[in-house]
Amino acid sequence: MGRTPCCEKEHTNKGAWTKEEDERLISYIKRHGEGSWRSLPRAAGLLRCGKSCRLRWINYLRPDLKRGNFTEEEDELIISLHSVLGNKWSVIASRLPGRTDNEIKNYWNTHIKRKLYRRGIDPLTHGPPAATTTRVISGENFIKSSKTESPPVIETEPDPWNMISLAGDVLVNKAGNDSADHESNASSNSGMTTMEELVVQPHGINLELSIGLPQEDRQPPNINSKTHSPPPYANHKMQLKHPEDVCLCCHFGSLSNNRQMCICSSSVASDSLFRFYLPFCS
DNA sequence: AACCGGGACAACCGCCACGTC
DNA sequence: GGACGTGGCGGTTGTCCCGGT
Repeated sequence: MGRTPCCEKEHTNKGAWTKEEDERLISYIKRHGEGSWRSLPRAAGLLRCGKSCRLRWINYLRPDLKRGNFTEEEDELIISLHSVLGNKWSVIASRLPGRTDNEIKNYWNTHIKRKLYRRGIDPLTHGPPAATTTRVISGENFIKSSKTESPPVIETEPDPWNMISLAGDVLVNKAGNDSADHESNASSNSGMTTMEELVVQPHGINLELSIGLPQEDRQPPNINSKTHSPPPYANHKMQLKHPEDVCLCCHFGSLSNNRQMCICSSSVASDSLFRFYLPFCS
């Protein structure tokens, strides 16, 4: 007994969508909203698979999509996130408003890979071929190095972004630089497992990615187990360690809806790092 | 003008997670 | 607890476009 197909393939169109099909889909979703993808094609008068309708809407027709070229900032953010998250395109996409996972995935495969190769960076490892690799184990909320031949293994349960933004002081840093400070800070201030090391240093490229550790004066926020969404950040005190650091939530909209504005740039007393990255030095 | 190859991107496919019954 | 339906994700393929020959 095989699984039931998502639609009757013999009665569905395939291939590129026509303008008329697009209009039908847009019109239907405007009237009835998203969801019920399986029954949507019939209801909307489309000879398409429900999955196909969903993809078309999400990747192309959604009104909040940002069309056009990726900016340099977006490029670097994608690279930074990919170095930590791996091919978690949907998670990466959720940090780039108006971009879809498919778009980012395609962009990665066609542009960024080549860009990294030109920089002498292995897009898989974000380092030279035999570079020190990184292992992120979020279940225990700790990070440790793994000096193996294999590419970085990134285990991302339950949600890598929460792990990144809430738990670990992840430093993809120049070897032996101020990561030690962060580390000592981290291990002394948190009740979590000590971060041993996290170094990815491609040839001359500063891949510095910093994510804050919980401080003793900051309670670990409750994580929505269903959505894995980060909680509101209003009560988090944070500051940027370096003037050139870029706060991810400010610049790329990880705060949204009813979440309050990030206060990373305001004067705060705490030494807590939170979620920012240092753009690459080219 | 015709052909070819590579790049870019939309779309598809198979699998998996989760919720419901 | 297992079967089933559904939505979502990541990898792959198909197709179009454009520049070079």
